[in-house]
Amino acid sequence: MEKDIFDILDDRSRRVLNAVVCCYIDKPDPVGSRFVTRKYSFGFSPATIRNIMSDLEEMGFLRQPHTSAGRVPTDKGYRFYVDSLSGAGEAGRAPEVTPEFVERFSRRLDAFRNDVSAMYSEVTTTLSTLSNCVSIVLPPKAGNTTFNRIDLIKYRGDQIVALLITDEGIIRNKVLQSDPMITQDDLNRLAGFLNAEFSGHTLDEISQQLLSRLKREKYQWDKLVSRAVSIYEQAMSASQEDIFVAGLYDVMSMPDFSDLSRIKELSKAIKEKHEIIKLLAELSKVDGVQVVIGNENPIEGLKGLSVVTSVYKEGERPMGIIALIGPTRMDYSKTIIMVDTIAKCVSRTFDD
Amino acid sequence: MEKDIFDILDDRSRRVLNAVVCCYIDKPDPVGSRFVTRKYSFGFSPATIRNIMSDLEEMGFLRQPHTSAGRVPTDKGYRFYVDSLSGAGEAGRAPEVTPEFVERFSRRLDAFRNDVSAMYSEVTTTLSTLSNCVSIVLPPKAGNTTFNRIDLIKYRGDQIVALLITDEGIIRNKVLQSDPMITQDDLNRLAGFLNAEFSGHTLDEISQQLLSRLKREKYQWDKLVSRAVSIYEQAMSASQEDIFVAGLYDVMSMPDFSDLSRIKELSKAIKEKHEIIKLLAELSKVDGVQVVIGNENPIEGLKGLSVVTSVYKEGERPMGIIALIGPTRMDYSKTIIMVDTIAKCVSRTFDD
DNA sequence: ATTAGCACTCTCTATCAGTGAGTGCTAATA
DNA sequence: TATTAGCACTCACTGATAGAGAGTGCTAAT
Repeated sequence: MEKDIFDILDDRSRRVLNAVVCCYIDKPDPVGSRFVTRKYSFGFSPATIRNIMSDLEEMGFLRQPHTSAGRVPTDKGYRFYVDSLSGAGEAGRAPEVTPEFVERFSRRLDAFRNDVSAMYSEVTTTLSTLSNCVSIVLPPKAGNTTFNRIDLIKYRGDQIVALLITDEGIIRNKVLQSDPMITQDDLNRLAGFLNAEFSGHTLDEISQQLLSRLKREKYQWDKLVSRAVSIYEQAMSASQEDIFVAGLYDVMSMPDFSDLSRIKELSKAIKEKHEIIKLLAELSKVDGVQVVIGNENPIEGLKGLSVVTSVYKEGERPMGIIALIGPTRMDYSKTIIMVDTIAKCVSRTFDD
Repeated sequence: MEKDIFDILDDRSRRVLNAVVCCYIDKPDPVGSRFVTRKYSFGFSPATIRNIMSDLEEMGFLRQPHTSAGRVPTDKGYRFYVDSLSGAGEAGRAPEVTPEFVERFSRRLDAFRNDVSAMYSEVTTTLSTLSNCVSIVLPPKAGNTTFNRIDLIKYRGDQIVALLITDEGIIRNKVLQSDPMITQDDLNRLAGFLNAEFSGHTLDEISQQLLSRLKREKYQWDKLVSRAVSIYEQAMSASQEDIFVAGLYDVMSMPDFSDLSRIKELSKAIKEKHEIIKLLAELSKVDGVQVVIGNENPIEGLKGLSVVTSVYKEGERPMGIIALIGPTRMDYSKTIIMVDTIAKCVSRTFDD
């Protein structure tokens, strides 16, 4: 499929197409043939460029907002541009991402090593400030994290506090209702039991296999086991996935969002975040940087926008995904490098 | 001061002023004399109303966007309207806030009794959906909450998890670096010591008095004490106040925000939340509903907007504050009732 | 195959007149 | 004296019109 596109277009057309996309990304006015010849010295006259652009339009890479206006890239045009970007060395662009910046940012992240939430907030605000896009971090799926230990603490009256710690450092605490007669000693016994049974397993394994096995097996009627299981299930209930979002303010300074309705759509999509979560979860199955352009996007309110993502990992294991959402006209070469770099920084932070 | 205003205006002027404010809140078009006479049967001709409106303008309650347009309330006009609102019984307005709604909402909050954060999120989303304003909850100042107990759990290597529980149910956990040789037994001793010393005191008392006394007094050189103090201080460090915000999307549907620049200003103020936090902290010193109108507002980006707040309490003790931020043209009678009602619901939830 | 030339198209801006809602003022009225 | 009817006036808004400017497609020449 991608090969096809490269075959269809000869070298000259490709260069013109990329030039048009670059110009348009640079300034959101339709790009005319004259302008292209002046900015890039192709050695052709505007008329020739016009013919090429006309062909590109027929093939669906460009379109005219109206007769007698310059051309604007279509989603397909952007797609071609992005694909040819990853081929060529796109270094030189994205001057914000200097080695010094990476160094400084990595050190800043280190400070958050004991507080992942704060780290994700830091990542989103930094990314959105630099890119003028909305940035999102999808934290690791809780189910994929590894049970380290649970502690149960008697609080007041019939309440107990459950503290769940995973190997990834993700910590979850919750107040539970329980039998008022239960003592701290009882709780210690229950926690001890759970720790012995579950330690080293992922939360998904626990909820899908271990729990049901425990319920099934011989000590089904054992009071301790049934109590422990019930408490664990309470502690894990209602764990909705959440995302970290920032940059709605920053994205408003992009000229593409000069009308309120687009901002409104985007805000709505963010507010009803489940669709975005679903999309990002899907994207996080693939390694490396991914770009979803305009209508390739399955979410209604996000059509007309593009998403650039990169997975961050602990060692080899993918943990979550970092995303930038912005206009299809975004500076892909810049955002791609940014998301990629930042994701690597995050991965590195998890690694030491 | 307030008395003055009521003295300056005779009954007729007051009624006209309130009519103009009501009309304008209803529909954001300048209100003409004719329109007022038709909508309200004052028994006067438009000419008379014109004279009255002219006086009101001279006194600064109304202004004209341009000659030959109707009148629009000034901040002072809104102020008068709001003040006279709290006098009269404003029942009948705010049809959203039925007893059934309150009942249903209270029950919903009950479900969140063990998870305050989730409750605050629920409050903000509900409020902003109903009011089309941005809604904010300022949680209780950590310093005012009462130490219940701390638990220290050995995690991996040199890390320990500190779990701090307060009487209000606010729970704080943090991963700390510590001496790798320390054992769980040591940690239990340290926690036991802290619990014995601090239980029942507010976090402010602890940090302002108890800690320094501990450091000063005879067992200054005791290893256990110094270790315990150091761990407590680590656990409490960097506790920045945070707020719960929702409704940026909802507020965009108000016609007052049809231009992007105002939304941008508001987003910016929210993004740089410290000023808002400062304002709300100030407002939360006063009991009951408060209304800050337009330029009365000290925050630059919030001038031109109004803030309606109400404190929520546990028993008699004020905990935090609930706020709505919207255009000065907001429906005050509605938002006031809403904020007031919701704050009472929250207080009630804390009480049982 | 490329290019110069030219007529054409379409947006954008400015200008202008007409409309309508609303005002302020004045003189008449209760 | 307070109220009102009448009237001239103001100003935003709308729609039509014209001119400028940028860009195109097509054709004929190179």
